[in-house]
Amino acid sequence: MNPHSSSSDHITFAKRRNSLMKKAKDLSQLCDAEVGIVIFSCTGQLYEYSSSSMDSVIERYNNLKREAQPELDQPTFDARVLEEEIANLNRQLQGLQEYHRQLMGEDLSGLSVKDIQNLENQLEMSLSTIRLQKEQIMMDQINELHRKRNLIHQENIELHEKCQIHREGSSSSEANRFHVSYGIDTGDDTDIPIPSPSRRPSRRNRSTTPPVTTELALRLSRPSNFTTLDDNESVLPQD
Amino acid sequence: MNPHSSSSDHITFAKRRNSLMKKAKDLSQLCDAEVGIVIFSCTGQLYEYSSSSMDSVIERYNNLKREAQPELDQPTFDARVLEEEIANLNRQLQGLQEYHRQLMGEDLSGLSVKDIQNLENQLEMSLSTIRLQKEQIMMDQINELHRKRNLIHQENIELHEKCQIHREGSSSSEANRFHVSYGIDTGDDTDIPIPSPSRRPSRRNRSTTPPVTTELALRLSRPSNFTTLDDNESVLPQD
DNA sequence: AACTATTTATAAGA
DNA sequence: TTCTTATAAATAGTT
Repeated sequence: MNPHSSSSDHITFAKRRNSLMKKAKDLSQLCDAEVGIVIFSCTGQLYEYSSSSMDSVIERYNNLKREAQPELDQPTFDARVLEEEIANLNRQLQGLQEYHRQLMGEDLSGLSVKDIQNLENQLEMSLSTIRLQKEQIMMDQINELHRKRNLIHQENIELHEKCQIHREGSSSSEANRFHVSYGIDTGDDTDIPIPSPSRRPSRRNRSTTPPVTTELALRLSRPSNFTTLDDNESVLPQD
Repeated sequence: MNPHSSSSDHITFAKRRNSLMKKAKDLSQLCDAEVGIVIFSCTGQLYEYSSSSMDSVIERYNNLKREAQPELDQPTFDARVLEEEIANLNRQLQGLQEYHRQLMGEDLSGLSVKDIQNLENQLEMSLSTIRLQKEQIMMDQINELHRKRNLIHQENIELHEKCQIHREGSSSSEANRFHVSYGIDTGDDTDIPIPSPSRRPSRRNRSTTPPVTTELALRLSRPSNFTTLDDNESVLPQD
């Protein structure tokens, strides 16, 4: 609270400061004026007085000064930069949206046959790319499922043999139950080939696979009594 | 220059104002303080005093106030609004660009089979829409060309008849030459029908076809002998 | 503006 | 710090 080397200096400062503010208050009241005073002491301490609020005084001051100098900084430099950026982004966005609409076949009025042909070619290329990738993913899933099925089938066989050995000394019903349940799941038994789509790889699911039927097929294909495998991403209907 | 009703009021204001500024000057000089005073008279007239410059005082004041209240108006309200708009546009743009990339089959890594299937369906629909519109345009052009050809052919016939009339009095070779030249152009002669495929009679009026047609309609409506169209990407299994 | 009677501000000391 | 006080300055009314 005593930032000065000499306390008398500080006292002087405080006295003069107070009287200055008192006089400012008098002025604003007696003469109906709006007054703002800002004082920074030599130590950087802020003292202020305002007959209304300092913000209103400063804003009023800035408004007057601004309309005195008509040009410049009306919409701050920053704001102008930002506005330009916005305009740029809008241009990009509109261009992309228009192209997108054209790709969707929605707004072809301004295009020549050649342009439309280009769009068509682009779409065909995209379609074939996407179909290839989709197939790849599905094939991976199929292979993975077959791998798992073979593993389990192997396990089943081993269990079956074990139970046959045990059967001599006990009931055989348990082992049979096991075998039957897995047998239902796999459909056929020993040989389980990985399917190699030979004839029309790209047509298998194409025509009638709306998303809904996919889920249906998924649910149907999931073995309900088998908890260690999760087939959430499986797509293939097991026929 | 005398805005007050009473001049004594104005004089009082002036005296007090001057002494206020004098005291402010004293304060700043004696106590090494930075002082700024802004006074608006009741008539709106601005008077100011600053030991340095009013801008520096106001800026110093704002800096202090700002770091006292950490949040708010750091980047002016306008600027914040603009920045938010920019962020929004960027989000939109990125989203659209990503979707676009996916439509082009470029960035499918994060997608499920179901998503990819949706993309494929979207592309197929776009493709069929675009093909329909392209066909329509080409058909229109063909029809227009046929119309013109018929017109010219009609003209040709009339010229031919005229020349036959004239032939009695003069050589007929010129008229024949005319006729032959047009005959080569049209290929066949008198009857030049506008091609109306018998199997799809509504074809001419399909300019108002809804953008999305069913796959069945697409297959039925697509002319098989239309060499610029290829059916490799046909949506339906053909067997 | 300038003058003046009165009030207020100021600096130094208690 | 606050109070006192002598002195300087400011103020309102007047010319």
